[in-house]
Amino acid sequence: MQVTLKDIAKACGVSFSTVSKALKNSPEISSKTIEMVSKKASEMGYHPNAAAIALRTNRSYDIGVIFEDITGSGLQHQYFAKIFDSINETANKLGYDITFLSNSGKRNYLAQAKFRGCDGIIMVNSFHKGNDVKELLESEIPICTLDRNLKDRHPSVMSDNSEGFRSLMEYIISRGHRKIAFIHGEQTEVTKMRVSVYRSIMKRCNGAVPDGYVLGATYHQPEEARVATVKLLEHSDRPTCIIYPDDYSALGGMDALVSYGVQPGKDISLAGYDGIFLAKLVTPKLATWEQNGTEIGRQLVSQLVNSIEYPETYSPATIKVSGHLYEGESVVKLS
Amino acid sequence: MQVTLKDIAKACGVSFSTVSKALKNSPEISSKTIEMVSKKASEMGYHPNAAAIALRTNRSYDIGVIFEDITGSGLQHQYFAKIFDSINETANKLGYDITFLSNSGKRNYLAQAKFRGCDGIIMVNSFHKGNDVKELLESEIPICTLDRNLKDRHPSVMSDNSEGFRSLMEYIISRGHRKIAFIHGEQTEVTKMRVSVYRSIMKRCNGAVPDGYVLGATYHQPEEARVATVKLLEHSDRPTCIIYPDDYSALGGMDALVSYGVQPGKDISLAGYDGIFLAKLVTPKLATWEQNGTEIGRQLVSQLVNSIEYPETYSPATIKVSGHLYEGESVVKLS
DNA sequence: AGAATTTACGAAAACGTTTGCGTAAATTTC
DNA sequence: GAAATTTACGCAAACGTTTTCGTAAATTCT
Repeated sequence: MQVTLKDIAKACGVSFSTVSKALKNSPEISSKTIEMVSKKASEMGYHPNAAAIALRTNRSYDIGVIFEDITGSGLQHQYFAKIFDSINETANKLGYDITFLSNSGKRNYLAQAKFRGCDGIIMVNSFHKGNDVKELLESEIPICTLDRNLKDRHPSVMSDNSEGFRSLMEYIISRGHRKIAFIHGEQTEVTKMRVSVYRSIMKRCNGAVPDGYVLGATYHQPEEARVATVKLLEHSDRPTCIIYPDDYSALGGMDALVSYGVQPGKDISLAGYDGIFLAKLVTPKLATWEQNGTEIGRQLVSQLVNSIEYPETYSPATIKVSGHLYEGESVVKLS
Repeated sequence: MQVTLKDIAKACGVSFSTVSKALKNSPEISSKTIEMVSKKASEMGYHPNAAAIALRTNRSYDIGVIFEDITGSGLQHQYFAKIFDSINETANKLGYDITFLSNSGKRNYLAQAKFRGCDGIIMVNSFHKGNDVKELLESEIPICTLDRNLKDRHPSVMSDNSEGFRSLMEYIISRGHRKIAFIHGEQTEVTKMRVSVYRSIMKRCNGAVPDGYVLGATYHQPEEARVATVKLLEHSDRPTCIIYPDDYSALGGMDALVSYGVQPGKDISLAGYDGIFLAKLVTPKLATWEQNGTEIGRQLVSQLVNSIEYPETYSPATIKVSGHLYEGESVVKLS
């Protein structure tokens, strides 16, 4: 059924170990033989057997990917989908496949990774502190994380959260806004950092943060954003601009504004974060910070693969990937 | 490094084949031994080695997934992301992992599937006729397809395209519309079917399809929808309602309408297809046919797994998965 | 109690590779 | 032209399993 080295060997009249070497262009084998073997191999439709290779070499060329799915939205969030697409494409180019790791089945992350013999693991959006994640981080498997810095232990890729958020705020301020409210996502490292950037900039520009201007919601949950938006609309000192945790939330907020009879991009300003596809398709176009998901995915893979393939010389890097401001039309210029 | 059957055997004072059998609760092994071995195994942190199992049994418990990526949007389309999430979850529950197959690397689909030893393949949105796909369909690997019926050869899952589209149109007609234009996607089986449903319903209700009411665009390309929308707005007999190939396109169209000074959901009506998350978040809420991506993913996997695990008794099924109408607010009631 | 059967386990082959080592033949060296 | 070296290849072990078959010991049967 499957064409193996033995079959080729028989057809070529050489030993199967010669075939093996020939197919990897070993210098031990004469070019004449290499040519003959290669030709015969492709004629016969030979494909190497990944399982056999993995068993023998202890290398699976398989990368486990964890998309921590706190909201249940998973890949349905376009930002993550973009990262994933990029991860997959980059990995493929480097000769790796990717396998989704989950802890919902009978095996947890580590068990699944060991079972499959993953050469390494990419952790995206995995801010939680569960035992399964801890276990993984302490294992000997190479890991690369997004937005979670593990310094000397593992490489990581950081999106430019601090700079991005700062730029977004500065843009809003440059448009004349001072009464800026911030609806943030659940408490993560990134969230804390954003809140602190928000507070420091507000202090500088406005003197203080008015009570009730900082509201908590959940990333990618437009419904919560909607509720928070209404609260802000009813605030005694209504803000002129609202910053949302992300674009999906902003779209929810936008809808709430309209329902409330307040016209976004005219009566009130708003901004999102992430730069999803649709930010440019709604009216008004949504001001947002476009994250570079493609580059993030690419870096995640290449850092990981480096640490896999050159374990002795690789030293864990922290790569920062920059996004850029998309102004849209949703932040009104105040005179 | 890795704990193997041998290690457990040594620790238990039995042979490693006994350990193997014990861990699968073989009736050959006494319950006393089974208990001891199981305990020791978990103590020692034993994980089976997928590569070894695959090599020996010729079963990888790995399902290859092909998302034919004609637009380059891939998983970034929420409808597909939802299907993928569901595929992954269902597969995990059944003990399978999934691997993305691509034809962009050095291996084509078939080669990659054989290399990884995929037990089966799920093909989503793969309407094109490339040699790589043909090769695959003719191979002996079990396959399950979405919206591509291969009758006696392979199982397939069909979304209710015909019924869904018909229901959507009937809803529009029930709201009093007769001048309905249709922007369709690129020529696929599904597209052809929709066009023919459109024509037959239009003939019945309107007597005929006005020239220029059927325009071609591309799925998930809002820009093309925008162009087509403008054409329709400039039509001498402007339609009262526009049906788009999908929700993303509809959102593009909606934006074009606004730019043109025509208010969607008031001056003109429109409808999408797929039922993405955001259809409910825009103003006006977009009328659409919500596909049941979760059920589609679930069926794709379970049909495939059935055909893998019971090859002798399984007969290829064609499963139809139904969606439902989401009315939204974008179709005006004409008096 | 002896024969027949069942129970519980071990030995070993096989899956398809990679790779270290051994070795004839070919080539180079003096 | 003999010795030394290089070239080109084959042998065999190993990776971690599953599974068939063989067989002592324990149990059941008469």
